[in-house]
Amino acid sequence: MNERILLVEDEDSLREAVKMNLEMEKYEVADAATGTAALRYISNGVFDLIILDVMLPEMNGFDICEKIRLKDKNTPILFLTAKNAGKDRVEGLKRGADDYLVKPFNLEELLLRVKVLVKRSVKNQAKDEPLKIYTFGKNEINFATQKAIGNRGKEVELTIRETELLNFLIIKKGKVVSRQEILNFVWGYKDFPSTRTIDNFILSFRGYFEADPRKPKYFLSVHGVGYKFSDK
Amino acid sequence: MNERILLVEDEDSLREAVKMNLEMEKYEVADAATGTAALRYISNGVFDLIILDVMLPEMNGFDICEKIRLKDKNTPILFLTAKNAGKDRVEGLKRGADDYLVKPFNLEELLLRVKVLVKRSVKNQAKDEPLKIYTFGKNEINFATQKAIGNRGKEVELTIRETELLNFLIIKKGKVVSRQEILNFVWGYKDFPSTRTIDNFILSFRGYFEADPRKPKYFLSVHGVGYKFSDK
DNA sequence: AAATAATTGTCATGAAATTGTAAAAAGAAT
DNA sequence: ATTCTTTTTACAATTTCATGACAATTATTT
Repeated sequence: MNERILLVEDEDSLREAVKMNLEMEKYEVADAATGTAALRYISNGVFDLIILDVMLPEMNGFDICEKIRLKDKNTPILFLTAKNAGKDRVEGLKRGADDYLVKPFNLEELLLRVKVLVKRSVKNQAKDEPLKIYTFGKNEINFATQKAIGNRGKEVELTIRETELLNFLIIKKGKVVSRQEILNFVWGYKDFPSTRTIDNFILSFRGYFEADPRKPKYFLSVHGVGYKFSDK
Repeated sequence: MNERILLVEDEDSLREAVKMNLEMEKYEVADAATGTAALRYISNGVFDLIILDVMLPEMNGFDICEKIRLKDKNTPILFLTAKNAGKDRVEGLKRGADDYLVKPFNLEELLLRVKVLVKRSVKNQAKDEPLKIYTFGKNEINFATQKAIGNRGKEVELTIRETELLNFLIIKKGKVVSRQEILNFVWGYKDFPSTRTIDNFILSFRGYFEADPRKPKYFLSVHGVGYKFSDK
């Protein structure tokens, strides 16, 4: 599985050039042009490295850095700055950056530093741990025992299919997943059941976990596509 | 059960030769000569690999790739291109391809890459890749969650058609697209609606994203032709 | 400039497609 | 055989978006 990098740079041509180069090195790259977009990414996903331009519209890189560090002490941050040196560097490191590169920079150099920093990433080491207990709202799912605690603390014994489907939806949380994707992953390669089967499982989940099954909060339908599991 | 490959190539002799070879390797091969046929396959079947010629009549391979990726981030896509290198490769990878082969290619080489890519396919399904968020002005579109943030920070849940149309306009940003093109791409092989339908969607978009819907800045009409999405 | 034609903006409406739901049938497991 | 799980089926409820009418705008002709 590839390492993930978040690239925050407002200048389009530079951003795209860097992104392209990182992708050719087989990193998965998400890019943002503004600080707010960057923060949204960060609150939704996990990265192995964040590359951050100091000079951004709206919000400067230092402030973003600080905000990131409030939530996440680990992901390495690499600063890009146009200024010559000294002051920015100190400021950056003080605010929680890990490394620092002066624009205009040499691409080779960037790639080298990226490599070093990504390796350092803590998450990189602890990433693949299987999820055992997952909680959302007042609900709890224990994948090890296949038991769940749902509405009003009620215990539910989950079946295999239920567990697998829940697992998939949770992995994909926040994202829309099509019925095709669901069938393909949960049912694997044997001949699929009709997609209506999926709806019935969702029906069960809503019964277990939704305070008001008619107005679901976690197990959302996306008309014409499939479903979306939401955490909050 | 054998792995399934979708082969999209307009040149008959090449398509049949490749198909034959893949079948000798025990793959199940579906083949299509046009983009629309390919999309029809994709919308009701699951593949372990899609081999896509860049140069196709009607709709080019890049656009098809993008359309696939809107719904399915996992199935590996292998590009075939006649051009020498560089630009196409970059373009392809940017649009979501996984690998790339220059025509004329060696069959051994093709089979080798196919093998690698197919293996990657099944296991990676649950990969939780970073979200792709597109921003313009103060607006944000998240294709993975089918949510957008528009005027005054208001959240909008997008429907599939809205998502698909936005995707297309954004792919073609800065360029004028005719209604016919839009119908072709977004509505695909189905029987087309009247072009008035498109206007309705544009109307919605302006409502979501334009500060002053009467004086659009992003979703521009081009009288006598169609529409143009502009970034800035 | 005015009149006319063509295109686009806008909105209410309903048909068609999708999803919710529950009960029955089919398949597995004990 | 009995119980539990999964799938199918049928019908109700809901959502989407395609359509058509008319207004507003833009282009073309007189």
